[in-house]
Amino acid sequence: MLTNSRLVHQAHDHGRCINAALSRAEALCTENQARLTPTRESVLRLLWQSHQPLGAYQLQDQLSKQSGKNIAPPTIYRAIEFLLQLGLIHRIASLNAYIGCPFPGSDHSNLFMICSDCGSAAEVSHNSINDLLQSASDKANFTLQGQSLELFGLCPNCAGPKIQLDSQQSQDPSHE
Amino acid sequence: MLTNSRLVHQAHDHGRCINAALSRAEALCTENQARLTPTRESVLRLLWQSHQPLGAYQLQDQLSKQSGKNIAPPTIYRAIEFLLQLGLIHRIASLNAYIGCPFPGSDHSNLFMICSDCGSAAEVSHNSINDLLQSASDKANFTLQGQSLELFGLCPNCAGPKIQLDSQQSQDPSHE
DNA sequence: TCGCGAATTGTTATATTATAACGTAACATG
DNA sequence: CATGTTACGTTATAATATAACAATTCGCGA
Ligand SMILES: [Zn+2]
Ligand SMILES: [Zn+2]
Ligand SMILES: [Zn+2]
Ligand SMILES: [Zn+2]
Repeated sequence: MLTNSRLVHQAHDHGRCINAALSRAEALCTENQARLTPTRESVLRLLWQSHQPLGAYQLQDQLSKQSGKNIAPPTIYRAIEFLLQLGLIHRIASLNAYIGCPFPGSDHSNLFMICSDCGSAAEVSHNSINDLLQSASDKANFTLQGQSLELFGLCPNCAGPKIQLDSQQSQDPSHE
Repeated sequence: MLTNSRLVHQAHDHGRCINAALSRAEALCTENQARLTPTRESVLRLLWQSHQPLGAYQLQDQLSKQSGKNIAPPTIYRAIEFLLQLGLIHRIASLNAYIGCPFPGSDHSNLFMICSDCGSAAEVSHNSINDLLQSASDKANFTLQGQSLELFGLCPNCAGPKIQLDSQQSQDPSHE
C-alpha cells in the first residue's frame, strides 16, 4: 500500500516533498528522453507548493506573476498535458484541478481522498482495492484500462479532535 | 451487489428501463414532496433514452428540438440539479455528463464502468468495494462523505468476441 | 559553425461547460 | 382573490479547455 496521507496532514518539511518530486521528475524525463523545460518545471513546482490541487487558471495566474509576463492558457495546458503523460501529475476530474503524483512511475490506483474543508488531496494506492476493482470488472466482462477514484470527506485536521467548531478553518496551516 | 451492467450491454426492451425509471422518479418525488415537472421529466427521459451519459448541452439541443422553442442552459442545469439532489441521476465528472441512476433511493457506491469505445456507462454497487473504501478511509483518519468512482475500459460488446477489428464500432446498436 | 528538421512556445481566437442576476409565471393554500 | 413559494424565462458572463498558425529554440549532422 502506497500513500502520502500521513504526510499530507501533518506538519512536515515540505521542501523535501518538492525536492523529491523534482528529482523523480528529472529521472523520469531522462528515462523517457523528454525535456523538463522551464515552463514544465515551474508548473510542476507550483503543483507541489501545497498538497491541494490547483486549477489551470490558478496555475496561469501564479506563473504569470512569477515570470512577469502574461502566460496564455495553451502554455499551461501544454505543460499539464506533458506532465500528465509522464504520470508526474494527476487530474482530479471532480475539481477540474491538478496535483502532483507522489509515486510516479510505479503502478498505482489513482485514488484520492479529498477534504471538502481545506481542499487537501492525499493519494492512496491500495492493492486490495485494485484487485477488487479488477475482479468486479472481470465479473462484468469489462476490460479495465484506467480509473478515476475520488473520495470526498474530511481530512484528519479538519474533522477535528476539535469536532468542527463551526466550519472555521481549524487546520494547521503548516506549509502554504 | 447491485448492477445494471448485464442489461446495459445486452439487447433488451429498453422501454422497460425508461418506464421503470419514471415510476421510481414519481415515487421518490411524492416521498420527498417534490414536483416532477414537465421539464424535469423530459430531462430524465432524455437521460434514459440510452445507457450513455449525455452532456448538458446535448440535453439542451434535444429538449429544444422536442419542444420547438429554444431552451436556455439555466433551464437544463436546474433540472439536472433537481434530479441530482433526489439521486435520480448521477454526474460523471470525467465526462462532464449525466446519466440516470438505476437504483435511486437505495444506498450505493456510485461506481461506473465507462466504455471508451461506445460510451456506455454501467453502474455497479459492490458492498465489498464500499467496505474496503470505508476501511481505507478509517485507516487514514479520513471521514468519508461521498465518492466518485469511474472505471474506463471496454464493455463486453466493444471488447468483442471479435477481438477489436480496429477501433471500428462493432457493438450492437440495440436501442438508440 | 552552419543549417535543417523536430520540438517547444507565443499568440489570437474560439469552443465547451456552468452560473449569476433578475424578472415573470405557475402553483398551492387559506 | 391574496399571498408566499416554487419553478421557469432571459440575458449576460464566468470558468475551463482547445484549435490554428506563427515564431522560436533545440538537437544534431553536414
Ligand atoms: Zn509536503
Ligand atoms: Zn482538510
Ligand atoms: Zn435499457
Ligand atoms: Zn462499449
